[in-house]
Amino acid sequence: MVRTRIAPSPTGDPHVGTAYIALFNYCFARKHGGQFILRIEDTDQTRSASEYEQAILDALKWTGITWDEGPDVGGPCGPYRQSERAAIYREHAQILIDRGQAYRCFCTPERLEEMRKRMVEEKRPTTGYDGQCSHLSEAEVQEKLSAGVPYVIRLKMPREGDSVFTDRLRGEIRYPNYQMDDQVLLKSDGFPTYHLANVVDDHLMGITHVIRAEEWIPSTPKHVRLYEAFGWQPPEFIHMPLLRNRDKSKISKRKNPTSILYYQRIGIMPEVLLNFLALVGYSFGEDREKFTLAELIDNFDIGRVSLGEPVFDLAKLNWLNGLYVRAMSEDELTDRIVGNLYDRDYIRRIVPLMRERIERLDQFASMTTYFFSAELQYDPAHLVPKNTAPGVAADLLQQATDELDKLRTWDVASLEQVLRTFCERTGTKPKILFMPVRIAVTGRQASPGLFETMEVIGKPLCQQRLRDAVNHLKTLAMAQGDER
RNA sequence: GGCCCAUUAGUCUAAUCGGUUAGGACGCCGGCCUCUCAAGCCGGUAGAACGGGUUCGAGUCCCGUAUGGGCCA
Repeated sequence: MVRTRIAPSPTGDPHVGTAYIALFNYCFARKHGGQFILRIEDTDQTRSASEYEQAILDALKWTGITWDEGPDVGGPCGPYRQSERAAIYREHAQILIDRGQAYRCFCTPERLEEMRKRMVEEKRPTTGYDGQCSHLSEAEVQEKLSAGVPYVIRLKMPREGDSVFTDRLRGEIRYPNYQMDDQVLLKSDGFPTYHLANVVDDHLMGITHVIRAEEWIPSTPKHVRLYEAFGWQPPEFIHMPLLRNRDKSKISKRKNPTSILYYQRIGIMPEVLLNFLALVGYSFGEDREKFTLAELIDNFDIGRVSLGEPVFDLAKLNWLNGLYVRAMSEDELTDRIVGNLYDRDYIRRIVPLMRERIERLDQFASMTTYFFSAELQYDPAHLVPKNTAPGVAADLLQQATDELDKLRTWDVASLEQVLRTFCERTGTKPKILFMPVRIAVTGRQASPGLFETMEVIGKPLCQQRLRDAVNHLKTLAMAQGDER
């Protein structure tokens, strides 16, 4: 029985990369009559949040991908949330110690730091852990344990030879062992690292094929070693190419809209998003570009994944969406538009901002266009404050955008705090910053309160508009030969 | 910096067994249609990173270099 999984971390907005990997796992499982599991990897307690978990589940459901087991639907291998499996990981770490495959390491952070420094000075090829605690005698270990010295648990890695594993798409991948150190499996707070949790869960959940992004290739030998240490059969590994920004770097929200919520908001339809993701890095064959999820599953062959560095091309996504729009009945299109645009809850949030600014109801339509359409039309020159060079304005807006990127809660109070603090820190007069931000976000010089407006428009769309504005400013600066 | 992965037009990709005029799509340009704009239809633009080898024959196999990317520090 084929079993695949997706294991997102709830540390941010639902990501297109998650949908991309989920799609391939889902299709592979369905094609082979298997099952697809959703597991939440929330061992990073400081960065995980339950709102994000819910948002990821909702976004994946929206695309049309379904799972057979998961935190919301349950299943025989639960719990499906790693934070609820802490005892399982501790047990398994203990099993490895008992088997002589792992050991307790009592080294202090200070010693590790010193060790690393020394290795760098000596120009050693690797600067990983030196394995000191693996030589501790049983008596020494007991002594430190009873003294209550904090410890981590490390996996014993081989020092010689090569580690080899086979990737279904890439063939044999070989890593020399001398450069791998003894990985931490269990942290001093008793929480597992990614490696341990991932391997233990995949095994206990009966995962047969691990389809994940290529960024995991370097840690795969460690995972294989872990399976061996437990005496388990490793799954088959299939590493997908990473989605890219236009400049070919790994897709990131700083350079490209990555939130599924963004695509939802701008009216990309769920079946189109899936169709598009399948078009990137995969070919349906027969020169077909448009196909349904059911057709994709039927046709699916993991061997047709191409290993290039696929750029996420928004122009082609828009074209594909248009293709679907035109193929749809007028009634269905009407429903889609109403559902997407005239969402009562959304309009209800705009109303408090507009009530004092309109007299007749019809004015609402013309005054709120930027809440509804993704693209804004304005003269980029308006982005430049009086007595300011475009280059300076670009710099300023870029920095403010970076600050906003870090924001986890996108509400009036947080927005105001971030932007005002930024002004104080950089000695910028608020109006020098706020007007360009307003133009960037609304395309207009007059709007309701900036922070209220930004909150309603939402983070992904604001970010994209700010990025566009920075680009406009850079273009202006270049045109004026003003690089600064 | 070390290791690993990758490399067909600006972008996504095809040709999976070595033989094709290197195919399709987005974008861009032009034409037709048309009250405009889209859409549609027709046409055009543009590609094997480089260098060696193996072979009668290499986009395809091997080696090296370069470039891009990822991971670790």
